[in-house]
Amino acid sequence: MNIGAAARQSGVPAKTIRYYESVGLIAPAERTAAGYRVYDRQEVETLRFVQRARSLGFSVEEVGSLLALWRDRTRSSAEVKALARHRVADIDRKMAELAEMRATLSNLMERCHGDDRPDCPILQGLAGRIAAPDSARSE
Amino acid sequence: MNIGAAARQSGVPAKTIRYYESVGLIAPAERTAAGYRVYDRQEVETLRFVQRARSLGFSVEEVGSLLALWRDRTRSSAEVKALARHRVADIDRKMAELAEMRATLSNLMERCHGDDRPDCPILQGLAGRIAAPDSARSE
DNA sequence: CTTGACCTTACAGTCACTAGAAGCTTCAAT
DNA sequence: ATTGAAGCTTCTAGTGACTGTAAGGTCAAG
Repeated sequence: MNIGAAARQSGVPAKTIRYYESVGLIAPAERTAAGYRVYDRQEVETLRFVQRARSLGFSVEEVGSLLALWRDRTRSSAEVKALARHRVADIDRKMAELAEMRATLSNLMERCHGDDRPDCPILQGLAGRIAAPDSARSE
Repeated sequence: MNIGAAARQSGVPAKTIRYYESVGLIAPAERTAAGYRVYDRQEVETLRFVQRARSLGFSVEEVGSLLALWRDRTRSSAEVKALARHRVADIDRKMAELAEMRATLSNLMERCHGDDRPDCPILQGLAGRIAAPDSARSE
């Protein structure tokens, strides 16, 4: 199986597979006499693993660790769980950040007519002339 | 006022100010005879505006549009509100994505002992041997 | 006159790809 | 046998929004 087929079966684009190889996330593939990369089912499995981990937001480096743990039959599940916990903490941080942005924006938007008039509390807010709503301060 | 003072007063790092100038987000600053950039209060104001808009997640390009609208006394508030609406829609998309990642990860984590035993449902899930929880499918 | 803080430019690195160019290989159809 | 298309190869450069580093010029104080 060459790279295109591996890409279709794993859901990882061929370009990305080459990229993963180049940064050492996956082992260099075998080559045909003509230099084409060759993949077997096991490698496609690995690619799928990588794909799922990436889609859960693990960085390429973290996926490297997960792959190592996956292959290590003697590792403790605690190590894996710790990585997952970090990921969840990251997600929570990002969600909180987004929620705050959203609250500020919504607040500004509510006060903006959104018509032909030039008066716009959104711009005034960005310019610092309106205090951003702060959950600590009573509104 | 040179770039360091402008950076302190606006909250935008000196390096970032130069970067904003280089990409055309802000106008090139005046220079002293020695070539040092010089800033006045108006420019620090602009920098603060940029800072606030960026912290709300507007891209540099969007901030460019916002700046233009800010300076245009004849613009309609509808244009500004439309930009803000896009931003909120983006935020909502990202939050939904993060929520999904989090749900999948938490589910996997709950089943993982997190001790010395090698058995780990998280890795099994990434390997595709456990179906990811799907809100459409009954659990 | 030297020290040290501050400024200048230019280039490289980050992250995780993605696009494009130029050129080989393979395979099926003519 | 030849042609054409699809697929493969490597390499370079671009994305977004900075950040780090190097090598050097400027300025005020002691």
